[in-house]
Amino acid sequence: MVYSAAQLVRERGVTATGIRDVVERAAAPRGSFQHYFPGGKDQLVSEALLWSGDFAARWVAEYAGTTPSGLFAHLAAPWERELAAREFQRGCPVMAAAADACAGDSALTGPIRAALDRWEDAIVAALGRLGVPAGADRRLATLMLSTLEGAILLARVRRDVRPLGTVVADLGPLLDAAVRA
Amino acid sequence: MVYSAAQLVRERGVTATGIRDVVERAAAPRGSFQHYFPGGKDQLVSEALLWSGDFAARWVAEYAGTTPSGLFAHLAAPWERELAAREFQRGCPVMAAAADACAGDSALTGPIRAALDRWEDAIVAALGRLGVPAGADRRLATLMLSTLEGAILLARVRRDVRPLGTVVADLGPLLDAAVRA
DNA sequence: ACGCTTCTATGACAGTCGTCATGGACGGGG
DNA sequence: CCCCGTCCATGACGACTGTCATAGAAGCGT
Repeated sequence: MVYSAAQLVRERGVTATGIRDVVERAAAPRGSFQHYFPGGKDQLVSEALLWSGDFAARWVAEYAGTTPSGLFAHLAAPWERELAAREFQRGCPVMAAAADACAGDSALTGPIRAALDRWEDAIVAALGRLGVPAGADRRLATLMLSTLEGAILLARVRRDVRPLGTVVADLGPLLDAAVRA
Repeated sequence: MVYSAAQLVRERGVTATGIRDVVERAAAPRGSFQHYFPGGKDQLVSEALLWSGDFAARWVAEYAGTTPSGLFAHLAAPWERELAAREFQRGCPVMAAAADACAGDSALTGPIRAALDRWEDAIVAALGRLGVPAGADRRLATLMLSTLEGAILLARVRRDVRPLGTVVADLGPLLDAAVRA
């Protein structure tokens, strides 16, 4: 159910996804939603966000290569695949949630930040393993994350995966240069 | 009125901004909306998007420096300023619209893409003026745009402008290297 | 004074939203 | 057997949404 919620948020954003859509997509009884999520919609999308963050972190940890540029390519690969396969219907859940539930002090701001942090922490850890010195690892992680998110956005708007390939190719040398620096 | 619509979209996203909110924010009579925008909400946010794209393109053209890294810093500067000044309430309208109106074949997909294209075309033109050879200019523009958009996202989620400073500093050398290459 | 166009005001409409309340099914311990 | 906690089902509520229809105000050339 949180999975269905995550997918719908990725497609349409938080506000545009209704509870009724989620339970229907999950083939779950509507009465169950209120039983398992007494916190209502906020709780549901919060869990979906955190789940997404963990998923992304796990994917980062799975990288078995030896270079930062390879890690970046590893991060971009599933997006390239899925955007093309699903015809650019789904974007990044963190971006979707941030776009329409980040202003003010919504109940979602915490989970959004937490999901992003888990993702970035995983990247920082991976960069450390690859030989990026402490201090540079965090900077490099925000650079990678920024560029990746932006490339996802461009690819989705253009309905063309090339932005992802472009940033992976052009950013690679810069990322690898941080290892020996 | 399209200005007010743009600001509200930047804050809350497309779906979450109601017509009534926009007209109230613009201090305009509600009856006027339907007179000037017979196309309804889609027309209003479309015009807001195109206006935003033109605004961004104009800002790009205003750059008077001589290096790509300087151009990138010039692009990031207003975001750094405004995010901090407005307490991270407003993000990028293109991102907001893409996040919840980009799936399927909404009436907004065209304007979203058009706004982004105007922005990118302006960057490509500016890079050409700075001595970036044709062929590399487009790649560099998507890299700059991706990284900028992503950094805006990170800054907003974190409520901290440092991601913008980080990417400007770290991406600078790579951008300038394209001039003599 | 009149008619006409342009603009404004306001109420109503059908629809959807998130949430809640009530009531029925199921199943294991007293 | 019965009771009771967990789970499912469904209808209703109030508060929205975007859109439309009708009616009034203001300006203006004739």
